[in-house]
Amino acid sequence: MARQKKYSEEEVVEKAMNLFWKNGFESTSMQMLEKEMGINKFSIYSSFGSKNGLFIECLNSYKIELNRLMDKLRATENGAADIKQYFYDFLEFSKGSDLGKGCLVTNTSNEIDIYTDEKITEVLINSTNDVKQLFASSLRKELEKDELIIEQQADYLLLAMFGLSSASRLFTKTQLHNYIENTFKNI
Amino acid sequence: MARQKKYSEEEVVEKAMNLFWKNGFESTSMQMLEKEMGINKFSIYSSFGSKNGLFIECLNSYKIELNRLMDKLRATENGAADIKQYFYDFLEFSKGSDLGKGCLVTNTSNEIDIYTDEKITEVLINSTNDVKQLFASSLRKELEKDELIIEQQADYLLLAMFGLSSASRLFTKTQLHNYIENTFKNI
DNA sequence: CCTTAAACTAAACGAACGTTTAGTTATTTT
DNA sequence: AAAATAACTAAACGTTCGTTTAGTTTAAGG
Repeated sequence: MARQKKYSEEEVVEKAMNLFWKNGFESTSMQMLEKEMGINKFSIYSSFGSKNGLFIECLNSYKIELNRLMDKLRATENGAADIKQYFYDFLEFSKGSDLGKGCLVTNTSNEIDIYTDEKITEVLINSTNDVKQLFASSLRKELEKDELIIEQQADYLLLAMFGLSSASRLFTKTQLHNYIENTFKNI
Repeated sequence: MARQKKYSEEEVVEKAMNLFWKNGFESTSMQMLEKEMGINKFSIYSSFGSKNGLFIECLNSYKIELNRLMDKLRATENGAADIKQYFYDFLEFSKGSDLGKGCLVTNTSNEIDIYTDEKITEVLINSTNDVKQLFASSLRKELEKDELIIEQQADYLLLAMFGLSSASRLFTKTQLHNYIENTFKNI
């Protein structure tokens, strides 16, 4: 062994993640990443291999943060009301300095031409499935209903969450809250 | 006067529009546009000034097409049921070869860093307002209710439409139809 | 203490981007 | 028919992108 790294990979990934979250994948250049992460291009490449490789680490870092929100929902047993709270929690979680930052997974799904990068696509699909399963199991606790209804309501709320996170980058807090309230009127 | 143009600007704009619609603004290169529009870069620049200038023409061309859908809704007087039909009509309108293409306005809102290009932002905002006003006036015909309720329901449906068009690029027809049905249960 | 190897800096890489320019062709008008 | 002018072709422009490479510094192991 020789020299030790001056930086923590975990720390620089989190910085990169926040930059990707705010600006998107394509609009975030290696130059911006160098500055934000505080390390040289060479160090980025030696630690993560490529911009894609770094981005995948960022997606994983994001999922860990998002999982703290999901754990809160997992811990409760009141069905739809808790999912609604999850929607509000998400808005708080994704708050930017002015408009919201959306969800890194959703933003990426909107940006990336699907199936362009196999590994990234896989993370996105898995993450989406996780959220749907979380909604389904939350609904199951409340409803004791036909699995078909559970499936449909979970899918509905999945798309609503997808829409909300996309919309959070453009619409006002009032509009977003109004959207949540109306979404849960009939659940 | 000297030579006449070999191409119709209207025709090449529509071809460009479809390319932007499918691939997004950034991912559509001048090289791709040359090929798809069947004219040289020079001709594109002499007709439209810049990539942004061409794109704005494409947004206008898109709005003309979208207005045909909106006219159908304008012509009816049955409130929410017709708006629901508009949602289904939109899915048909935005159908791609495999997954949907979404809405050019929504796709652009998701892609562009808001307020980066003033002119583009203006078109996006105006277009969004138009849709909201269309929903509001449709609801007004049915409801005879408090303007506040109209406003809230129109905003709710606006965000639902925004979410649907974003989701249409990623989710299945079944999921999208299920989303529409559940959305209108709340109206 | 000296060798060695990994982490560092900084510069350059080729490719692709949007845009411009120089030079040619074609058609209208005088 | 000649002159004029706009549409055309094709090549090159300067930037920026992600990535790589050459050369230097640092510190651990024998």
